[in-house]
Amino acid sequence: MKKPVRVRFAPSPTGPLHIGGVRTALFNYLFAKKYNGTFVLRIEDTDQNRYVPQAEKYIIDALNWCAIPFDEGPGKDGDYGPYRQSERKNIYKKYINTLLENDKAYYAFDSTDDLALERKKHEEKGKTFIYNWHNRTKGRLVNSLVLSKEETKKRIESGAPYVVRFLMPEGHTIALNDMVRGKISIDSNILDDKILFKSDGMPTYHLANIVDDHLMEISHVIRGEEWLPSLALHQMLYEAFGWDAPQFAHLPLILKPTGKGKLSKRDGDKLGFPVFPLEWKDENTKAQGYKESGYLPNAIINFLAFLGWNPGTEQELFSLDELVRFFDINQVNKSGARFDPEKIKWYNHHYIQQTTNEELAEKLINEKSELTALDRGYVELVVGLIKERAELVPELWALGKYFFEAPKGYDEKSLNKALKDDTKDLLRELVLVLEKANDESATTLKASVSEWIKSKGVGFGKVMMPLRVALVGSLQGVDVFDIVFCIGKEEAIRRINTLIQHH
RNA sequence: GGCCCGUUCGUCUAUCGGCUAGGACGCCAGGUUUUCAUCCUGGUAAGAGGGGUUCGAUUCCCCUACGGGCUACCA
Repeated sequence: MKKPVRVRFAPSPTGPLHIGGVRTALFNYLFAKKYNGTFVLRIEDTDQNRYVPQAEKYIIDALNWCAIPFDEGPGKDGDYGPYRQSERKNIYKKYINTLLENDKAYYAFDSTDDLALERKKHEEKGKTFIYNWHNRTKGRLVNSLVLSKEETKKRIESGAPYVVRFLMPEGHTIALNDMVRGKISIDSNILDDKILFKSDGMPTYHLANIVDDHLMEISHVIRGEEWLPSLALHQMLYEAFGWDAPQFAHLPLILKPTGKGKLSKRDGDKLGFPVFPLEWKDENTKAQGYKESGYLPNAIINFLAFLGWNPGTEQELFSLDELVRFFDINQVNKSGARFDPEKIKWYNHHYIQQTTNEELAEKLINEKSELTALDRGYVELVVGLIKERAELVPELWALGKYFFEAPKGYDEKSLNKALKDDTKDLLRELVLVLEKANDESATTLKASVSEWIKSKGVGFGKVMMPLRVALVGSLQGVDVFDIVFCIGKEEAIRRINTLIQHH
């Protein structure tokens, strides 16, 4: 019988979740949904020093906003809780003891300074210090392997700080399998006796991770490539416990758009695009978010899905449901992908077109309180006219401002281009034409004005350009007659008269 | 330094031994729009280098170079 699919996203609440984390969460989500499995959120808060209180809420809000919600996690209890590692301390204690009893782990009393010194000494000799069979019982290291049972017991009881280290076996070739990378083999001799239990009574990532994945019956571990070097250790831990290991998949990293290295939390403000799904504020920092910058969740998801994966066809636009259907972990790439802020904008433009005018009008009104009093149908009409020009939601206002208020000034360049000697006379006549024009629709308006222009025998540009400047303030914007129709011919006439006076 | 992973247009990528190397973003040009943008059409541009294996290598193997990750009582 095949085990049900259960995957987890396991961030550490040290700050806002960054876009790479969202991608990891997304791939876990897609994998879970594809196989009717469960997507678990586990908060890995074993580092008390780096803990940031608002971070957990941020992570949850961000996943929900991105539309990749978890099935089990803090606040959504399944049968595997608690889902915060800080609340599972006793569990880890129990399992570390099993390891200790079975001689798979041992106590170590070396101080941080001692170890630093040891590393330095090795370095001076051009060697690398590895805390493992090379020297765990030699040299100056102090642990329960060199101390007598009594001495060890005495030290612990006297309250001396200690850690528990994994006894990495010597001379093993560890064969690993990864769903993305295939077979990997590692020589255990170069692996160190990693600390599993810290002197503050908390487990390290490695221990907590393995114990929880086992207890939570995680079937597939999908995580970032930065964990690949730890995979051998994790495999050895599963063996030490006598547990079946889950299947692993290590995702390629997301790299900076330019320059070197992986995309980091600090890149956002430096490079001028968000790296966080939602805005983040604390005492000393403020970082912009995709949501607040006017990106749509489906654009982010579609873009992120294509960073390291693609369906093998030429289709580039996928809804979340389609992604679930087509996603295949075996088709994930091995190499890191540079983040491209231009392409995510292109996706966003596309998804703005997919968004209904009602929804967009809602967003616009939320941003511009002065629109609240207006007829909603009117705002929707305007949004329908301008949305094809918007890459980001907040651009809607700048793009459609002239539908709501007369221009407060005129663009110099446009003025020079549009205004000729006879413009004033033409505009005066145009006002008369508009007064009599049929304003049932933009089309009827256009018919009336076109007829007049033709009968006048002047070029269209001579009328249309100044008219546009009068209405918009510059040579920009949607079809002139759409504008006249929307704002109404009375308002249009007012704006034309304003320009005549100005001229 | 050590260990691990990777390497196709500027960027994201397709190709699972037969390639005139395909698509998308960007960029450039033309068209539509009597504006600007959208949109449409076209163009630009790639297999890191060297050895093998093979009738044939972008594809398989090795070496070098380059890139990335890890190397904490952080995750």
